[in-house]
Amino acid sequence: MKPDFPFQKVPRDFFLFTYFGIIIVMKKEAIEFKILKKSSETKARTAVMTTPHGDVKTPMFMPVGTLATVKFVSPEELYDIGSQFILSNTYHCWLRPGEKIIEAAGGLHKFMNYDGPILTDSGGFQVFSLAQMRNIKEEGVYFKNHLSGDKLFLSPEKAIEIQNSLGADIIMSFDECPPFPATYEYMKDSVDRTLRWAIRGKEAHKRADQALFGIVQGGEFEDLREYSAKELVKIGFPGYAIGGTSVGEDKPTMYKMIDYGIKYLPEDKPRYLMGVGTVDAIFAGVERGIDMFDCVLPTRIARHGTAMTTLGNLNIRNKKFEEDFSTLDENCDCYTCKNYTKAYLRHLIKANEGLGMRLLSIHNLRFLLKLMEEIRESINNDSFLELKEHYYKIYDIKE
RNA sequence: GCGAUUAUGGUGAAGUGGUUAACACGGUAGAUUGUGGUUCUAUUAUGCGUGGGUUCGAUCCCCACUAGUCGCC
Repeated sequence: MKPDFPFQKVPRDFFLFTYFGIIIVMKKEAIEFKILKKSSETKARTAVMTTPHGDVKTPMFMPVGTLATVKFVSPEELYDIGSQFILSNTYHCWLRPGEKIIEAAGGLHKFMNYDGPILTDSGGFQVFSLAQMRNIKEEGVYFKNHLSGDKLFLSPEKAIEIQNSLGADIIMSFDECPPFPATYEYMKDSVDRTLRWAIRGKEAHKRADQALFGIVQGGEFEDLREYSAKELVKIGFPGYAIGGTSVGEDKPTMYKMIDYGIKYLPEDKPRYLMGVGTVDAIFAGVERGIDMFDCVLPTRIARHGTAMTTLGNLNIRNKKFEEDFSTLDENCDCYTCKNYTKAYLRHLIKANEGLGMRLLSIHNLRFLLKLMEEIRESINNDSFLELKEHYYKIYDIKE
């Protein structure tokens, strides 16, 4: 049973609820993280994360639902394919419909009729990825609305305030996601600023039923990643993300970015690798002790006709599937694979039909979620490396 | 039957007496990482209705034929 929160302002790190009319105050985090098994082969681990909207198993993959929806996929379908967590976005929900509308609806969960745990990204990445004009200052970021061109301002406090209104289970610090490559001098300033923003965000955070995560930055610079991680830990968060990856760097560089920071993060807190969702990077991340992933890739490439399968990626648009009436992936148990043929999916995607995008989105998400199930099982069975080797072979991935 | 007019790839079409025939759609293939349902990249006519002629050289100029469109009887 989810407790109600009678007061807006609750001292952070304290948990308030009423019990037979008496207000009980408890020191408690919004989430708890309990490690179940540590891999004997690697730094991988399995755990259970308790959230206000239920328990989830890690390592996990979180489908992305930027605009309070995983594009084309309903909440019921998300439950069906084994999705545990979804990611939504501060910046996008702020612009439309507006966080106050969502708050008035009873928060994101009620608004979108999704009862599982939700994480909201802070908007820091959108400043990097969407804004043509951005002016990064100590107080925050001035930039243009990518829809209308209006001038906007987002600060650490504002990002937290919006996220408090949205009401996700996990919310993120407002960070700067610097471009790759960036100079050492730029990165040093950026990391420092992001750390100051993390402190300000933590001060501004008002809801004890939401866990605020910090974000490690520092680009590909070892000492900056170390510094960023250590300073964040001093500030203290219930979970830590690794940001600034998948911004154009190559895989070995990405893995270094993880390695440089993760060793300074506490073992007993969840680690979240932001924006990563290729098969190889998921294995590489899990191997290094990552617990959470999110990525737009499976749903985006689905809309453009690429299916992720147990036999590798497959472009359903290809002519060779014109008369192929077999199932997409015979090792998959999803709705799409149980009911539709490649030829039909090809037709739908080529005709730009929404159903095609929907069916491939469901499939790709199921593929990744099932992959995560297999990964958790392999960690528990101490056969993680064997599983990794299996998939690296299929996907023709070199270390 | 007579006159006018047009003929360029799968489609709609630009274009010029002189190396590789514009562009768009479509086709084929690839990309996509804290969302681009509308994106990006590459590739796609050894040939300009058919046959002659003029010319150093013709898809372009000339003639005939064929086919379409419009008009007249």
